[in-house]
Amino acid sequence: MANEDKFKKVIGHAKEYGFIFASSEIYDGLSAVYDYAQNGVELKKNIREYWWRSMVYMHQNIVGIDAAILMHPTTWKASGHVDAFNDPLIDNKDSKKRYRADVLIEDYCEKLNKKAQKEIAKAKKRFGDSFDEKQFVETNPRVVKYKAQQKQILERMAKSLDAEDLADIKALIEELGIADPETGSKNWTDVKQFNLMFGTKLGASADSATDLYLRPETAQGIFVNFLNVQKTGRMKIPFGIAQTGKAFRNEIVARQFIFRMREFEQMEMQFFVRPGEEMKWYEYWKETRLNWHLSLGLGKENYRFHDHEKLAHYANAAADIEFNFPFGFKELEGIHSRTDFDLKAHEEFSGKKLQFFDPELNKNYVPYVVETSIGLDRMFLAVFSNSLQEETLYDGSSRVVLKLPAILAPIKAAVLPLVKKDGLPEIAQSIIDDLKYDYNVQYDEKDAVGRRYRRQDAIGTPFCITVDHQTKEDQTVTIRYRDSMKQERIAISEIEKVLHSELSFKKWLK
RNA sequence: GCGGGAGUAGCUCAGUUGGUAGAGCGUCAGCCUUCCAAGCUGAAUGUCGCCGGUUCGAACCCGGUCUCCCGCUCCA
Repeated sequence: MANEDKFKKVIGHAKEYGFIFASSEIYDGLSAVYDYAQNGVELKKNIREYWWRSMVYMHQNIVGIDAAILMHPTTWKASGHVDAFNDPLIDNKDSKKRYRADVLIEDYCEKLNKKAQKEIAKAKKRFGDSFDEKQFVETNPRVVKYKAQQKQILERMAKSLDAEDLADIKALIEELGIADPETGSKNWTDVKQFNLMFGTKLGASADSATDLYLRPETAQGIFVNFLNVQKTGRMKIPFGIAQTGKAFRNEIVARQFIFRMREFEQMEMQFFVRPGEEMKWYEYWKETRLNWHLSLGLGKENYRFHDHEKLAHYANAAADIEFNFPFGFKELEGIHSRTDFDLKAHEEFSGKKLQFFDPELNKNYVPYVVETSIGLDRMFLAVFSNSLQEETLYDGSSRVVLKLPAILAPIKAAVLPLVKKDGLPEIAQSIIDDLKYDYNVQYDEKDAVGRRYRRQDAIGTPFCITVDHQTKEDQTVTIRYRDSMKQERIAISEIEKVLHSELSFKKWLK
């Protein structure tokens, strides 16, 4: 199947079988916002739980929290989002390309820098060993000029960005004669500011209201609670805090179904470690997180690491776990060594100490942080798209089957009377009544049993339990396995044991 | 924001030079009583994305508008 077709089928299947709907569809939908439907909500919940158990229950030194979406606005100044999430953008009218205005100016300065380096290299060659680079840089008129220009431009840009004087940013671009790097055109639009954080208001009347943001990441809720959790939970370094929850980003372009949404759910764990030990833990979490993915059996070949070369302002090491989505390998999870950037910033902005007293070292310090951050919706898409398969059967017919890992399946078992008379429905119903306390199970009596099997295949139900006439004789049923389509006859009293052996977290997470 | 494509039943789509909508699949009810979808009978479902114009009459022609999809710019 070509990838593009495959992706279309994934989207179509998600809607047809009640996994994902466009948000407010009766009003023509809302771009890049989606609702999880009756089956989707179960799959999503199961992924979340699978993650939570592996992080919180499997580690004695990790606990969870659930912080609010709304946070004190200073949080986002400390985290750097107010500055870093504000992009001044400019369009070229001829090429129709869009650029970040500040990046265009920075690139121009980089050119000046290269020119200066060239002069230095030339001089070095000319003077050989006797060359005094420091003196040359300070005295050579050309180099001095380049450096001064660069400094002047960057200072002016910083000043204008601070003052939100976008007209001056445009003026600067025009004065410098910056052209579209691809086409050379200098026909620019005005500079426009794009804020990637959603704003909202606290307080009913407009004039007394406080400006707030919907959180663009869940991590800050953990950082601001670091000391609360450490003290009340008697946590000792190293320890972690896990959290799942919604985050919001006003992406300029949000596409590719649920891969990039404006409202999305993150599953994050911040692990606090001794300064200097962060690389050890960074490596540990890279491996641990990859193993979690592999435990689901989606295929080792569908994962790869991508180490970041260009690091964000807070990180000293960063890697993505990429997954082979229908549209190629893309980021699924990030593992970042965030240093002490966040806690230090919150110390500075709040005036409160966010330190740990380490009895072994007999001193206080701001811990370093290693973060694992995975998009729940992306994980959903990874599992869902990987599981959707069209099989050709031995007789040449085909079936569409969603081969979800059984532990994640929305419906664990369907209970089906072979026919809807002779007392078979009643027996099936009594089996449902027994299983429903522990498993999400479904009853279906409509249509031929083969057709019911296919319906369950399409939503990924791993087991179908069929009640037939023999059941009345000897209290046995057949259990049919989704992937092999094979059937076995087992006693009704054995059903729970079979399900447990296939669906226990111990089996999957060990 | 720019460029391109598309909006008709739950889904996939048809709809003649303009005469107020159809198929297949699905859904539901019944029959059949069957272990791997597509047997029989019947039924429900649409302001043809929205607004306006032309016309006796618009799903169709014209203008506007909205939304979605793809590409580009952005992306911790």
